[in-house]
Formats: sequence, structure tokens, C-alpha cells
Amino acid sequence: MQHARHACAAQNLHLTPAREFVLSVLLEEHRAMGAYEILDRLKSADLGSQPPIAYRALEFLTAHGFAHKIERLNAFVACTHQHGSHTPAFFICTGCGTVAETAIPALGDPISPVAQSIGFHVARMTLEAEGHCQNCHEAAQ
Amino acid sequence: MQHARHACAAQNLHLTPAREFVLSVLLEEHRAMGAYEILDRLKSADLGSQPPIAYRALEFLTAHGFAHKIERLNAFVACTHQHGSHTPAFFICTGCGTVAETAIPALGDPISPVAQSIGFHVARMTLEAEGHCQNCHEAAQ
DNA sequence: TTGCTACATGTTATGATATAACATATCAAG
DNA sequence: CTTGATATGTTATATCATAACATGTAGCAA
Repeated sequence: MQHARHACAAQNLHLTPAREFVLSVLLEEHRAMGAYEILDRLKSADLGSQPPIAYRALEFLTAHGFAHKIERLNAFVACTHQHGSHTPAFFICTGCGTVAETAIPALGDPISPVAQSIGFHVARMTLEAEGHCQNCHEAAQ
Repeated sequence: MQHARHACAAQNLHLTPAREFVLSVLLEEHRAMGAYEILDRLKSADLGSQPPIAYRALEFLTAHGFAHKIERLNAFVACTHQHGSHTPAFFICTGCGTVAETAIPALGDPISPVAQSIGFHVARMTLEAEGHCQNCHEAAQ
């Protein structure tokens, strides 16, 4: 949150009330939330009541790397890396719903070699793993 | 297609007319198609007119590895690998819409080490890259 | 044959996710 | 004080997906 405020100030981006509120909700929950779940929170906070309000805030946050969309879930999470643009990878726990994030550089970009071999120019990529986190895995035993 | 018929016979799976038709459409198009686009084809072929028809066929095909869902696009492609269960990676061309598939083993599963380090047990994973294929990249120059 | 079971399909209705389009407001720069 | 860029408000609708229940069909066993 601090980080986001600083980053916005530095890049001359407007972290408006709705945007800041959505980010704070995502940071607190630390899980993937649907746009309409977020919209409910916005309603409660009197910051808007219609879908575009939520989608616009989410678009801003994802465009600037403060949040990411989890495609498998059609849902959104706060970015837990305090850095700018990067390609994230996610571990989605189907037990408790938490989402852990890691950056692709930590993996050594797995697809560049393949992409190169077929002449494909990658603009964006998504890596999402579903399974159980340590807690939920132990609980399931 | 041949492969699918054989695989179904071998595993005692029913490749019914609707399922076979959907697979043949996906194989011919060689791109990601939305469920409703597929449903239109089913309608034209008098094989059904309501969404569940398409979704059921797609569920069968994806469950048995004959097709995959592209999460980024909420769309489906035929599997282009003649093998059973595997984790696919996709290269989605935003120019022409074609989707190239490669199997994760070819990449040396990039996330196992990370997953292991945080105690995460991966059940399924998705790797999708968006960009331009060689043709479209050259055309854009 | 009957009746049972499993599987597949037909049908209606609705839920869930997302965006187009246009109006209004805010604010800083010229 | 008006212009342009950005953000918000509002209505409507597009797009994607599934729940729930009814019907059909094929194989099998009594």
C-alpha cells in the first residue's frame, strides 16, 4: 500500500479513492476476488454501485502492476512483489483460496527457448498452478 | 481425429456425434473458439441448440485430453499432441488467432522446484503466452 | 420381457463475468 | 475561462457458464 502510493506519486499516476480502496481490499484478503465481490465492497464503502466502477479500478491496478488477474478463476489478486512490470506465476490453493505469487525471472523464463524455436514473439504470459498449499495438503492427509 | 476414435475405443469412451463434431470443428479451425461459436456450428449441423450441448461436449473433450481450454480467451482448442494426459503450454497469436501447443515436459516443468520450496502440491497448471507468430510479426514490421 | 443402471441428451431458466456507449465532473495547463 | 486529459456516473447489454429437471437410450441381469 505504501509502496503503491509512492509508485503512483513517482509515476504521476492517480491512486484515486476507489482504486486505493480496491487495492487495500485485495491486500487484506490475500486471495483472488471476483469483480462483483469487489463491487460489493465498493458499494458498502459508497464508492460506486455499477460494474464499470470495479472493472475500471481493476484495470488501472492491473495495468500498472499493483494487481493481477487470475485467468483460471476470473478473479483478481494484489501483487505481492514490490516492483514494476514483471511476469508473475501463481500458486492457487483450492483448499483455502490463498494465492501465492512468484516472479517468472525466478524460474528462468521457461518458454523463451521454445518461443524462439518457432519464431513466436511473446508479449505477455500467464503461468497458473492449482493445487494445495502446505497447510491444506497436511490437513487432507 | 483418427487418434481420438482409437483412444475412445481403447478406453471405452463414447465419442458421440456431438462430441465428434465439436472435435472435428476444433481440429479444422486450429484456433481457439468460444463455446457459443461452437454452439452455432452445432446448430447448423442440427446437433443441438442450447449452451449445455456445447459445454457438455467440451467438458468431455477437455476431460479426456482431446481439447484444452485457453483461460485467457475463455475459448477452446483441439489438442495437437497425440498422447494422453499432459500439461500443455500455449502460444496464442493475437494477430491471426492461431494457437500453437507444446507440452510442459518439453520445457522441463519450470515450477516444480519453486512449488517444492514452498510446500505447494500442484494438481494442474496452465501456461499461456500471448504475442505474434512468425508470420504476423513479419507482417507487422 | 421387464426393470434396473449408467450414461447421454433435451430444455428451461438463470447465474456470473465483462464491456459498450454516452453523460458528467474534475482539474491542471494554456 | 476554456480547452484537453483523465476519471466517474449511469444505463444497457454482451458474453460466458451452469443448475435443475425431464427424457431418451443402451446394456445387462433377473
